Amino acid sequence: MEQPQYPRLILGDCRDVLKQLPSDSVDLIFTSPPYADRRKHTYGGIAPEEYVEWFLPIGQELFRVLKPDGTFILNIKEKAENGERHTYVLELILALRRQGWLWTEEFIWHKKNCYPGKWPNRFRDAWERLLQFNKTKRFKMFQEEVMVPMGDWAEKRLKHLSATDHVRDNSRVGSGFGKRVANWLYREKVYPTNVLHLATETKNRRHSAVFPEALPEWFIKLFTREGDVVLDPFMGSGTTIRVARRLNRNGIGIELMPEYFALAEEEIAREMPRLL
Amino acid sequence: MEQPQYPRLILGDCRDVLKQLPSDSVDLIFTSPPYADRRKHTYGGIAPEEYVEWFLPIGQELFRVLKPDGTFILNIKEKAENGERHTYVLELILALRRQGWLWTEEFIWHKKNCYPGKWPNRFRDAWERLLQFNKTKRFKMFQEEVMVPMGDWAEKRLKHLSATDHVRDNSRVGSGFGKRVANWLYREKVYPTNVLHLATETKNRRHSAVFPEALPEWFIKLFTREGDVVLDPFMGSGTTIRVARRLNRNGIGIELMPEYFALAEEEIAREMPRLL
DNA sequence: GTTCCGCATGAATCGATAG
DNA sequence: ACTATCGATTCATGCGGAA
Repeated sequence: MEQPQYPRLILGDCRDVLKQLPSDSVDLIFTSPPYADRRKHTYGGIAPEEYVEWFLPIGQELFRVLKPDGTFILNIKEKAENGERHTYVLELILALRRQGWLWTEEFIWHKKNCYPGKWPNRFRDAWERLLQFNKTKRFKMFQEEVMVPMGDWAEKRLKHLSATDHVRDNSRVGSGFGKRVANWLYREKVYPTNVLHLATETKNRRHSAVFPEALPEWFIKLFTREGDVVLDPFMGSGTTIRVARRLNRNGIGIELMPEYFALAEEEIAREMPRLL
Repeated sequence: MEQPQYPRLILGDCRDVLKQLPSDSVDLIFTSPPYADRRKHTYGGIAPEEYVEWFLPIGQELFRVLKPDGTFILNIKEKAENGERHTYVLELILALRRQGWLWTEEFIWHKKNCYPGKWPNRFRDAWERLLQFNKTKRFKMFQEEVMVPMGDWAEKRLKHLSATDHVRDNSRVGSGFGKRVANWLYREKVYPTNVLHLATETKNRRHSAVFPEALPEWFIKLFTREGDVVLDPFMGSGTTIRVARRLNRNGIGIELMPEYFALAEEEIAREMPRLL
């Protein structure tokens, strides 16, 4: 039986592997790179002082392979060390901009069940950054795909349309007066904000930094359509690629560590029995 | 009758006024400076490119007046313009560190009722930064003072603390604040995280940028004890100073605009009838 | 007295239009 | 080309009057 072309899983250092991918070929890059000095025993353990320098060549390649209307989402959070937050993430944002990236937005992932612990000088860290970068200002975005249920205030509000609704609408010149009202009448969903509320995944114990599937899912729905290409240069155990496949997107995953690569292959094979 | 020493309200530019305050005399600085190019019609309207340069002299004076074990909380959020987020807040953090400040933590204020609107390239902005800076690693912190009942603490507890009931009922002012906390004593309590869920204040019509009282309250309780000195160099309509007074802290507020200064004086006088 | 409901109002941001 | 101003879009909240 012929192997399907996607998902493509590649074992190797993304600094090398990315060079083999064609330019302007990826619709969405969603990744969570190894954090500085975290997971020292598994990855190389990049020192915070060297983090920007280490990441920039990768950023350059990601810029090359991304389509002009594609999006790059970087999930990262600086650690606290010796009583202070490191600044390498701030410096990375500034450096990526110098590289040509547009820093379009910073989403907040609020981790509802964050890591437990107690320290004398700080509380538990319950959020991470999801930095959005783009090559151009005209990128693809499908906002309707991630709309959320409206608050219950809506029921009351929409029973009777108030006078000001009409007044405000009147200021609009020409046609379309009744249109917007009709939109609201059967509307049950609203657009989300740039704050995401998701619980962290607890079931995967074999990879040390697993984010919930809902996280890549949200961004894949928002920035790609079916058949689009989704790249994760730090695949880990393959969450992003697995979600992409389920959503009928074409995933490309790169992973340096053989253990994680094997794990990702295994998980994906389990969902795609024909591959076996 | 003798005038009480606090709260002290000072009309003027904090770049000048701060020079009159003694060194190492303030326990907590909580402030929300004018954001770049926002409120242009009221404040000067600092251009994003000049923001860091404008703020640094103020940061220097704040560093001087703060006690070694004191804390500086800066509420700020960069705006999006022409499809991209500005970077002046990131640059300000780096510049303040060069000035000697320790960047201890970044709290997230999740604004439940954020500004509405729809754009093709972004969602509504529902969060702001609360940057914590310190002079030394051994700062005061009273974590037990902000413990919250298990479960959905933000909705149930903080919402009610911002009620205007406190303002209207003068006889209760001063004692009412602590009582509500007692309600929770027999419940199981946990330490909060670095994400705060609060709605913005919508009832104040006379100042355009009022944060909810629960916001300064949380940090005042966390970083000061009764009798401590709380400084707000950009007082606005006086929310921080008013909350400080109710919590029996000694407030110092500085405000440049005469209209806001008068408003702050008025609000505080209403809560302190003996001053009249 | 409770609950219900009408209503104004935002630390917003973009695209178009005007100078 | 570049800046200043304006209109359009959108939704959670709390107050206050009504049922």
